[in-house]
This record gives sequence, C-alpha cells and structure tokens, in this order.
Amino acid sequence: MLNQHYNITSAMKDTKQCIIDEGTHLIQTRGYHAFSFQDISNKVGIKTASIHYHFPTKTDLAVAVVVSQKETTEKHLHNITSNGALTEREKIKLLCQSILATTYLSEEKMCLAGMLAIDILTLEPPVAQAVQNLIGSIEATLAKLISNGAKTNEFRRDIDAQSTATALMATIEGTLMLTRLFKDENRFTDAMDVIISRLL
Amino acid sequence: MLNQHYNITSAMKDTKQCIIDEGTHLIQTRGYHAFSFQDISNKVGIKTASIHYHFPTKTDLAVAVVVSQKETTEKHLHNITSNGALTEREKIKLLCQSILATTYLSEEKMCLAGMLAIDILTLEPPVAQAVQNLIGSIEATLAKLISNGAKTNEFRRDIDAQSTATALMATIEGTLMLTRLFKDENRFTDAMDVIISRLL
DNA sequence: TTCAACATACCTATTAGTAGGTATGTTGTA
DNA sequence: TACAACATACCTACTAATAGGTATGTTGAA
Repeated sequence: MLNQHYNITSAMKDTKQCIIDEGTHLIQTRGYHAFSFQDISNKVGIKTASIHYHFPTKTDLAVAVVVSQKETTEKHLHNITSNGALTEREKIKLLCQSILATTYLSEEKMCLAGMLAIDILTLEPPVAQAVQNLIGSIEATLAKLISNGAKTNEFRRDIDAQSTATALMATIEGTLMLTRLFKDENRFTDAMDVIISRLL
Repeated sequence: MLNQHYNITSAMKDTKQCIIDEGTHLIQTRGYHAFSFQDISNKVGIKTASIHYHFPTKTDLAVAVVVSQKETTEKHLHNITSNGALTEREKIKLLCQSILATTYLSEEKMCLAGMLAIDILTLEPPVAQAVQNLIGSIEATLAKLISNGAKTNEFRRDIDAQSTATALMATIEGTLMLTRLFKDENRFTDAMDVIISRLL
C-alpha cells in the first residue's frame, strides 16, 4: 500500500488517493467529527503524522475528499444523462437507484454531501463551500433532466424544473437518512417511487 | 441557575432539565459528536463532573434529550391535530411551518431526530432506539392526518397514507438539511409547497 | 444527622498537529 | 556522466488540548 521505496504500479493507487478514498468512506459512514487520523492510519497503513504531509489539516483533507467526490459524481452523472436510449424519467429513476446502490447498499453509507451538510455549523468555510458546490452540481443535473423532459411533454404540464429538482434532492437526502436509521432499504424505494410518480 | 442551596422556584428550572435543554440545543446545532460536557458546563454553570451526577454517561444524556423531545413534540403535535377549525391539509401545512420555526428559524437548528439519525452508525443502541421512536411518533401522526383527510376526500383518491407520510417525513428532514447548508429558508418553503401540493 | 446536589481534583484515552530525522528519487549543471 | 542539491514520502517521538469519566470532599436544608 505504501509507496515508499517502491515504484507505483497500475495496481497500486498512490498514497494520497488512498487517504482520500479512506477519508471518503469514513465520512460517509461515521461523519466528519467521528473519524480520526488514526482511523485512516489503521486502514491505509501509514502513520498519522505522515497523513499531515499530504494534507496539513483535517479541513484540507475534507476539502480534497469533497472535490474528488464531485469529479467522480459528475462523470457518473454524465454517463446517465448522455444515455440516449433512456427517457428523462428513466434517467432520473436510474440516478436514484444508483445513489441507493453506492450509499446504503454499500456498507450503509450516507451520501457524502448530506453527511457533511448536517455539520455545516461546525465546518470551516472551505469545506462548507465545497459541499455547496457538490450539492449544487447534482441539483443542476436534476433540473436539466426535468427541464428536458418538460420540453418533450414527458412530465406534467405545469412542472417547475428548479423547485422540483430542489424538492427531489431534499427527498433523496432525507429518505437516505431515514433508510439508514431504520435499516430498511424499502423506505428509499417506496418514498422515491411516490415522489417521482407525483412530482414528475 | 444552580439549585444548590436554593429552593426551586417556578422561574427556575431544575438543573437536570437545564442540562437536558442545553444538550438538546447543542445536539441540534453542533451534533452529537461535536458537543462536549464542557459546552454544557459553560452554559448551565455547573462543573462537567457534576453533569455525571445527573447523567452517568453521554449516552444517558442523549437518551434523556430524545425522550424529553418526544414528549414535547407529541404535546405540540396534539395541539395541531386536535384543532377542529383546520382541515387536515391545513394541519399538515401548519405542522411544517411549525417545524421550520422551531429549527432553522431558531438559531439555524436542525431537527433533533435528524441530527441524531445521521450518526446512527456511531450511536449506542439505546439512543438509536429512542431516535427511531421519536421519528416513528411524528410519522404516525402524519399518516393519521393523511388517513383522516383521505376519508373525507380531502386528498387525491389514490393516496396511500403510510408511504405518503414516509415521503413527507423524508422531505422535511432533507429540505431542512439543505436549508441549513445554503442558509436559505425559501428552500424549505418552496420544496414543501411543491411536495404538499403534489403528494396530497 | 442524613443526604441530595454540588465542587475539587484527578485519571486515562484520544485528538489534531509539530519537530526533526531518514531513505530514496529526481534534476540541473559542470 | 557524475554528483551536488533538492524533493518526495515516509518515520519516530512528541506536544498541548480535550474528551468522557471517577473518587472523594463539602455544604446547606429537611
């Protein structure tokens, strides 16, 4: 896992990315204030002091985690939105399924943005800004999909893309939160089915 | 503030309740893992060690906070549901307004249940159970209101009380989370208007 | 004189972060 | 092409601060 004295091969991610990945996982499962450098140290196999070499402060790490996630998410979103074989409604449904699969169904993780959003009052401004950017990006994609569907009369006539996207985003976060609380994935599926069928 | 050497008057809540109230406030603003006994000590004017006299562990305090909140909330919910002058739809809207007023509009607080629900993987079972009970209670009230409205044909014909209540609960939590993130109360109002008008 | 409700004084564990050192890799220049 | 100078990526050892928690002492009121 360590790069010290070794060449980096294709099968070996560099340490910095390992730290980001493990940080992402820890934030999604335990939250910002419930994970420590020691947790990362144990998983990555690097001393806590060495983590500071890559990320001087915990805030720096958190920012890197969110920025990295934004890139990954945008690629993923693009894969869905650019699929010409799907209707806009199908794209939105697929997006929801995809979120469930990468969060609760993957070690009961929460959405990264949501997990950090809840700590907004205790996060330093750079992290808060990064989280806003991440949520903003996902919401913009949703609004675009709804807007597209509206043009082709795929959705209800009087739909408002922006407020509907906002409501959809909120329901995704909230339902994920309650799915984790009750450990019942049907909560997510049922709630999203109701919302999508009524809102769109 | 302290009761030591003083009689408890009507204007003076007892220390135990003061600790619970301050704990409630701290959890709603900072979250479980970002508040300490020292924070409570500073606000209540009691030494941290003395808090342990009333609540042996942090878990005990958290449970007391949630149980206390459940009682308060249920009284509040009853005041709304038992108001004969309101339609079921009006009751639900009032309930949403009331939640916004007591959370984001009050020092940017989050819903207590939501704030703890997010930490489900790091909370001890008694706390998790208490949070489930609290959310369950609110959700049951919502389901009852929807069920009542359905009987009087106040809502859409094909409405399902339980799944609609679940979706509504999720949207309330999620929209509150994003309202705090972006510090924009219109997010709550807009999203809830869309949801209520489409779902009910 | 008992005892509830505190305070004092501590403990152990953990936190993020720092200081200084070391082995290896890279690079510009003579 | 040799090598000094520097960069990279770690290490050990440490710090100050904070966390939740405990054992024991004090005090005023019933």
